[in-house]
Amino acid sequence: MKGAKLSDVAKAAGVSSGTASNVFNRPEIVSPEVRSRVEAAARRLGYNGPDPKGRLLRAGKVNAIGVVTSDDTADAFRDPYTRLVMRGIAKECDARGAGLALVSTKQSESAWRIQTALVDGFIVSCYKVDDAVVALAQERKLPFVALDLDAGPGTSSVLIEDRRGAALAARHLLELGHRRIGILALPTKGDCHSPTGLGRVQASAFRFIRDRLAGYGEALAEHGLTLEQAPILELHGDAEHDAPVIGEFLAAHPDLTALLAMADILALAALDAAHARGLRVPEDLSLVGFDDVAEAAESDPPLTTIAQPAFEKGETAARMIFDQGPPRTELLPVKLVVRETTAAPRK
Amino acid sequence: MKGAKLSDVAKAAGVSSGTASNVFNRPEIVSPEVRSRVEAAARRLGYNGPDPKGRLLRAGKVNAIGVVTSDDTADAFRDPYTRLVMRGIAKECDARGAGLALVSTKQSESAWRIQTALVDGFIVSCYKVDDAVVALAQERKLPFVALDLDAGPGTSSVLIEDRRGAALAARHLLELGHRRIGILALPTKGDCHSPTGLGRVQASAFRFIRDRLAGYGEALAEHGLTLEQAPILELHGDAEHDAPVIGEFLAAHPDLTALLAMADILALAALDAAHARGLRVPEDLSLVGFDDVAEAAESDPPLTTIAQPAFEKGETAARMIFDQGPPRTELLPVKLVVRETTAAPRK
DNA sequence: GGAGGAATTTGAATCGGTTCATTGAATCGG
DNA sequence: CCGATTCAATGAACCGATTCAAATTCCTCC
Repeated sequence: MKGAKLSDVAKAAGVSSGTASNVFNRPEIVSPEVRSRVEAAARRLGYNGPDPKGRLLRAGKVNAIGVVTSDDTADAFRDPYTRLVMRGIAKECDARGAGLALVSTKQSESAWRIQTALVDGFIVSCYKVDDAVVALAQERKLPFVALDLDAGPGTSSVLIEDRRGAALAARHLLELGHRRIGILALPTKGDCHSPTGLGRVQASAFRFIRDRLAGYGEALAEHGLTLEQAPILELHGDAEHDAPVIGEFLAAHPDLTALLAMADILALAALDAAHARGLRVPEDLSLVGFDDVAEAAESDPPLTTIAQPAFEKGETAARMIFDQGPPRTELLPVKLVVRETTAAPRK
Repeated sequence: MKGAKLSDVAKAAGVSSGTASNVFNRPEIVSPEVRSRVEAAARRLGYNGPDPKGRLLRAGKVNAIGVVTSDDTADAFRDPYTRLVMRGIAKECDARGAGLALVSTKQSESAWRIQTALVDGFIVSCYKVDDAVVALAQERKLPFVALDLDAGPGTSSVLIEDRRGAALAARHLLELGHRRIGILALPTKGDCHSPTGLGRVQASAFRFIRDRLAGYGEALAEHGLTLEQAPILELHGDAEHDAPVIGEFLAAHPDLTALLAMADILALAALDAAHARGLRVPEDLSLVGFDDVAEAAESDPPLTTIAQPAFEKGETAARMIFDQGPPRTELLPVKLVVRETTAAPRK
């Protein structure tokens, strides 16, 4: 009771399956008379061209690349940073005529999803993704690129100057005269968010978090300070959830004059929290983000932040998948963008 | 020189291919002794489990649904409305453990892409997508759901009360006392944007545009006005591009006291344009959007708009694909959300 | 009329697994 | 000790196409 297949059409038209296949794939090499006979048969049987499933097996190429993101696929459409990366990937896929498949890593069945995803290559975007997932993806032996995470020798990755960027951010505050600076960290593990401690962040599962923290530390050291002196708070990365927590943090540390955020979403949440507490930014509290997402330029006041080329990151990663060169690591530059959330500390 | 396949592993382990298959798919039914022998062989040959390509053909299910969006895949990560819909779809896919594939309709090869996409079903999101594409997708004979567009009898679709929503928007302005109202329209065709005329919009390729226009007209009629009296402007839907055009439009029609926008992005662009021209909103110009995207609540001032359940729209569409019921049409409700971009007209 | 060559067509092999009806062996109850 | 079950393993059929060497047909031209 299923639909007709190519061989049915061939039989109905009285030709071999090879010829029928040609009618659909290289119509120019089959005689007009035969072609129209086959086409008529196809129409009669309600056959609309070869099933991609069959072709795939033979051809071996899916013509799509898979992006494994956080455990919640919807994040790819919500988180500003991820969206920027995705746009870069999407642009390159469009250019190559390839599809884009999102594969989630929902705990329950991440293994299965990754093992069975129909893709020609994987881009693993680190944020919230852990090593087990990466290993799984690598086992597929498909072209593989890691974002923001060096996945061991022999695999390609695209990184940014996390440490330098963080140092830039901290140095900016220090040069303005700040000495009591707090740090807002992204989730250090898949889960996250318990009574934060410096050690926990330093031991984060994510390289970029460790690097950014180290960058902060580096700049602090230049001014005779240490990370131990900087109160640190680990957050979810979800504005609604985070703002109140930051509020409490500010209440607990009234001496802070500035906050270093490991991501713009955290800085923007901090901006809300500060306003909610009646603090003026930057007069009472300076804020530096990281990423330079679109929203950073449009907040009130606009956010001072470290710009990273997220869009290009996506593009580069996709290109590495398509171009299939030997494994290499690409390091993208960052820069400080001074807007209006930073100023000299209050007296 | 290619990787080992299941039958190689089976041979190496001295078992039948069927047994080898079971080791990977239903390990519990194969004896421990044989299982470990097969696993050892697999490891020795560097075999990491069955290739999904092979499985697919047999199983027939890809376990992913395809979303055909505009010609630019990156739009799915940029446009606020589309993102909301995508999030709804993504959520449902996650819940069902299915993948999500974006298939673009880039002019050059849209046909090929749609015909060969490896998916179990299609959701076609109308905005900027034309009929040819829809027809192509339907030919695949896969579960199919159209968004914002009734694709003929026998196909499922999810719609919203476009006409009623538009009428609500217009009525709101009229009741505030506005009489000189301009209309901002979305692209009426794949291309768009020429010297706009009412007729062109009324003949739009997209049902939801025609309906929204009709809704405006309906409300105008209640107050003794007609669409002919309302200046109309067709836009791209790209803030940067649109704002200046709206500026010129406002300059050309200085008597307008309000603007009805068919989408929030247009209204937000209008907000920028108004500010750029030194017009105060809502004192000098009232604005009503459509969609109620996240940004609408956060603009300055917050946008009065027609809320539509875009997230649920995505969810519903995905659910229809998965649940495979008979074709049906779901109509989702809209409502007026009054914020701060509307007020009585200036005297 | 027939050789030579071009244009078509054929059909079997292949892609990499999964499934299921059978078969063979081991276990169990009486 | 025998027949009835249960448990494992087998291997051929199948999923739906593409490919390519070989066979056939059709022309052209001497």
